[in-house]
Parts: sequence; C-alpha cells; structure tokens
Amino acid sequence: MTVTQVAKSKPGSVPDCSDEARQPLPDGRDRYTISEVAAFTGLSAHTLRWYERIGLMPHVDRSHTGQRRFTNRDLDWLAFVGKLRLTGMPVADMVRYAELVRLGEHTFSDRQELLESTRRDVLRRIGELRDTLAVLDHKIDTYADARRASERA
Amino acid sequence: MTVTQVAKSKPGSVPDCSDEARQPLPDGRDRYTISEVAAFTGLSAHTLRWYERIGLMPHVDRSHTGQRRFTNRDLDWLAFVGKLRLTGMPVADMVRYAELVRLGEHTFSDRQELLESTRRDVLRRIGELRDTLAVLDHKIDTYADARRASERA
DNA sequence: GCCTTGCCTGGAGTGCACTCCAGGGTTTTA
DNA sequence: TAAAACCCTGGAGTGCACTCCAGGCAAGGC
Repeated sequence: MTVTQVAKSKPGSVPDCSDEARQPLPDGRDRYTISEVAAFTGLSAHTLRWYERIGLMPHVDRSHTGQRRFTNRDLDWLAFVGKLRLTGMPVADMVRYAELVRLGEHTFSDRQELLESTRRDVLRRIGELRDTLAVLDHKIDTYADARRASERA
Repeated sequence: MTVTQVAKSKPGSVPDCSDEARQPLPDGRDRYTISEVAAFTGLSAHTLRWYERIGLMPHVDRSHTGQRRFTNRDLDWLAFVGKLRLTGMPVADMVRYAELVRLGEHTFSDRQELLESTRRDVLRRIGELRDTLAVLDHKIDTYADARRASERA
C-alpha cells in the first residue's frame, strides 16, 4: 500500500496535531494497517506501537499473521488521546485514564473527576495564553511604532 | 537572608509558572541575589544559571566577589521569557530572540516577525484548547448522565 | 523464485529542558 | 570567630516522549 511515513512535527515544541497532510479515512472499512493509521492520525508507526506497549491503547486486534489491524473504535480513541495530549497532560496520566476505562463502568466517577481536573487545567492555560497574547500585542505594537518613526525620519 | 529554595513545579507537565508561593519584589532595590530571583520568578537557581549559560539572559552583573546581582531589567526580561515559555516556544527560539535584542535596533523587523509568528501560534493553540474543552465537556456530561441514571435505578 | 515493501519485537538511542553534584569560596547570623 | 547558609563553576545525570535499530517474518509484483 505504501503510505508515506508520517511527517514528523518538529520535536521540540508542544505537540502539534494540526499537521498538513492528514489523510482522510479509507471509507467504510473497519480494519486499518498501522501505516494507514499513522497517515490518518499524524502519529508515527513507532509511536502507535509504543502507545500500545505502555498501555495507552486497548490491545489492538491482529491479522492471522500477527500484524496490527486497527478499528474505527481505535481511531476514535486515538483522536481523544490527541485531544488530551493537546492539553499537555503527561502520558502517564493518560495511561491512568486508559486503565480506568479498562476496569469498566464502576470507574465512571474517577474518570469524571480526572476529566474535570483536566478541564480546569485547560481553562487555566487558555487564560495564560490570553495574557501572553496581550503582552505579545503590546511588544509588537512597540516595534511597529519604532519602525514607523524611523521611516518618517 | 535565606529565601527557601524554589517550589519546583512538577517536572512532567507543561511549564506552569503559576506557582503558589511567588514572593513579592523586595521593594525599591535594584540588585537581587540569585535566590531572591528564584523565589520571585518561580525558576530554580540552577535554571537561572543555565539560562545565562545558553545565552537566554543578557550577561548578568556581578558583585566584586563574582556573585550574580540581578537588576529590575533582568526581572522584566525573565517575566517576558516566562510568557514566551507559556506559548510552548522552544528555548532555542527564545535564545534566538535574545540574540536579536543584543544585536540592537536594526533587528526590530526580525523581532517583530518572530513575535507575530508566535502570536499566530498562540491563537492556534487557544483554538485547539477550546476544541478540546468542548470534547471534555461532552465526555464529562456523558459520565454525569450515566451516574445519574444508575443512581435512579 | 526473488525482490521490494511492509510489518513484527525488544531494546537502545535522541533531544529537550532542566536538575544535581563535587569541590570550593563568601556572607550572614549567633 | 565559628557555624550555617549561600553562591560559584564545569560537567554529569534525569525524566519525558518519542525515535530508531537489528534481525527477522510475510505478502504482492514480475
């Protein structure tokens, strides 16, 4: 099939997840190879295997020869994990959430709490970013003013 | 003087910068020891030295015996760096900005560009976080509904 | 049949942003 | 004037989240 291996988002900065070349879902099916999922999610195949190893994925189905076959449910889960990743939640905490899901319905309240605390973090971070935006705008204005002044001179 | 060494923000997650015990500025002075600055900024003394080593700080003034003496200007700079850090900007890029500042006024347009691109990143991240918030709210509602239903049963 | 491409595993390596250590000098407090 | 607390440097160590490697199996095209 040959789907070109994922465009790596520059490794330094905060996880990106808005990569250009996100492939559309190969329609109607429910069994995807690892490279298809990589192309769709923007994660590398390495990362997908690693997610499974550390327990961040429910164990993925295999073909009769042992190759991974991801389902639409897996893709939904990965999309949600992507959102959590955007919040800056550490992978260990996501694994904890995944464990709660595995444990079944009696962990609903724990999961709810975890998500609510995440929600609070997100609100705080949005606030911080807004403050930062104000500072940036102020500094940008300063530079723009200075340049206008020097052009007039 | 003995200012207790900085409360380290949990190392895993995204930089925090909203630590509880931020000390107020020791008023009116213009020469602060490294531990005073650490208490004030929430950065560790190690990190402050490291910032200087990698060129993220203009070279800091010294006492006659070689100990660092930070000024109010340094504190302003650190506050700004803190904002940039919140955007998720890699340290290497901040160093680049610091270099531009060192190079003088003819780098105004470069600096402005750099800040504008950062500004765009911040806007994008705010958008992502808002999307994430919607997903979280939806999931939290799901759990809350499920729990209400099971209580009624 | 053979070549290319894709996938598998366990484990080692990488890059970033700190964080700590050893071994020593300095300043403040009692 | 001691003890305690603080600060210095260069370099090594840490934790996180990947990222890559070696060595090998499997499937499709020619």
